[in-house]
Amino acid sequence: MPKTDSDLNVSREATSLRLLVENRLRSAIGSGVFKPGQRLIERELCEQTGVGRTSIREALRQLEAEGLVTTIPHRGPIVSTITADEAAQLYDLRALLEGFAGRECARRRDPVIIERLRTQHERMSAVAGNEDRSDLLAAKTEFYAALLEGCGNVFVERFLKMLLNRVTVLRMTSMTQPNRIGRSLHEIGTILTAIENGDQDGAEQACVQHINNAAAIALEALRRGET
Amino acid sequence: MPKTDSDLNVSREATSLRLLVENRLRSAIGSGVFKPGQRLIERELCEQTGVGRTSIREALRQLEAEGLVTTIPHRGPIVSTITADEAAQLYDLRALLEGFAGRECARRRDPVIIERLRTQHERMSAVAGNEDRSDLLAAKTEFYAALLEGCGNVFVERFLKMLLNRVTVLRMTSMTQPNRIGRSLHEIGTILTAIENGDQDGAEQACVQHINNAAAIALEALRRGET
DNA sequence: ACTGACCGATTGTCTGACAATCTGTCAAGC
DNA sequence: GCTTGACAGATTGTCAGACAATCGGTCAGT
Repeated sequence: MPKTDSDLNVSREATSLRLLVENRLRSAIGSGVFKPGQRLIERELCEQTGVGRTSIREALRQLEAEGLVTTIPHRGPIVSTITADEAAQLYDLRALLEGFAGRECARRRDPVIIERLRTQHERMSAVAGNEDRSDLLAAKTEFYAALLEGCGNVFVERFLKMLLNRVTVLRMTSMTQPNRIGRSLHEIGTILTAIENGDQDGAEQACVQHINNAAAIALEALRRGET
Repeated sequence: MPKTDSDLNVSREATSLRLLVENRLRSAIGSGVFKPGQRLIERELCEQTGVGRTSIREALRQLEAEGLVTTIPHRGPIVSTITADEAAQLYDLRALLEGFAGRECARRRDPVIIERLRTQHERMSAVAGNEDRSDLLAAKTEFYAALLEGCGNVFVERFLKMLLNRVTVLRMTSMTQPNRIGRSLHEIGTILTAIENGDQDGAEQACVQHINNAAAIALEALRRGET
């Protein structure tokens, strides 16, 4: 959504190889191509990506710092696993941060952000019935992205992005996609309305509530599947 | 503080070079040996540390992920600078997280943690009058470490550690060490008491208040020094 | 004063190499 | 049969050397 079309962003395709690899791996992990606990062997990654070990290793360091992979000394990196306990902690923190983000969005009431939130909410409603969930997921992701940016705190934004990556992996371990769509959509509508109205407490609570509901289901599934 | 002496920790000196370098650099930045904005040239670091470029680069990637250094493409890493605006955001988030930690400590009331908090508080009182501030700083650091561990949330712990590293750098840019010691000590006492009493709201508020006070002074100094 | 070509510095990346370390196996010993 | 110890294979951790790409500044030319 370029504000004006004097948008001369050349989008810098020429990012470093390291970053490309990093993003590739991140999405591979996020989409479940690499499953939690799976070993990631450097040489294999080299072959699969066609880049040297240097770039692979540096990308892995980055992912390690984000917590997406865990490196076992002299054994190599594996896709991070997460215990039910840690997952609960993850959701606790996410609720805290997202509540903060919601509150700040409501306080700032940036019209650009609100417009983006509204657009994505409508988009979600439109595709909610589709068999294929990918559109819904994409819209939801965009909604969150707008929420994070809207909070105006780069640290919150960065941390929440990390947490979201981890949550995505979690979803992979326990394919939690029950028919919660309707209620989820409604909750997001509540968030949106509160932000539009500048209702800070309401926005915060709605965000927290939304995460807590999601957490309850995810954790339930996780415990059932693992323990 | 080994609980029992059946503590068979062999303390694993044999960490990887990369980690050693990483910690070295982190503390060099934290202690102001490397100043914000300063370039960190790989070859120089190689000479200074005596390790190869591989290890240096991987360590830098880690620090970059933590936000301590910023890499400019084809120019190399510099010690991250921070604007007054970002500093305010940093403190906002820190207040949020530390408030959470305080609340959780008060809720859990882990006797081991409380003991550690108490010890450090007393230690702080004892050395508060010293000319040399390093003891005081060390005790304060330990107090925070106990608080973070006590909250029982690994994610909060990790994120707060990152933020604290950044704050330390901030202190370097603006040597903010006014005679706030007395009040600071009192605030920490308030936190401790609330936690001991299991007063969750009180602990949270005390933590938030403490950070906000620190933030006000730091930001004041920062704005005066930069703008 | 502006333009543009040139040059040194530095990163980004690859290759090949080697020691250190982990894991699993398999035979020897109780 | 079960434990112990030794051995081999796999993989990482680290280094050195190399080279193209790119950035920043200089300096001559207009």
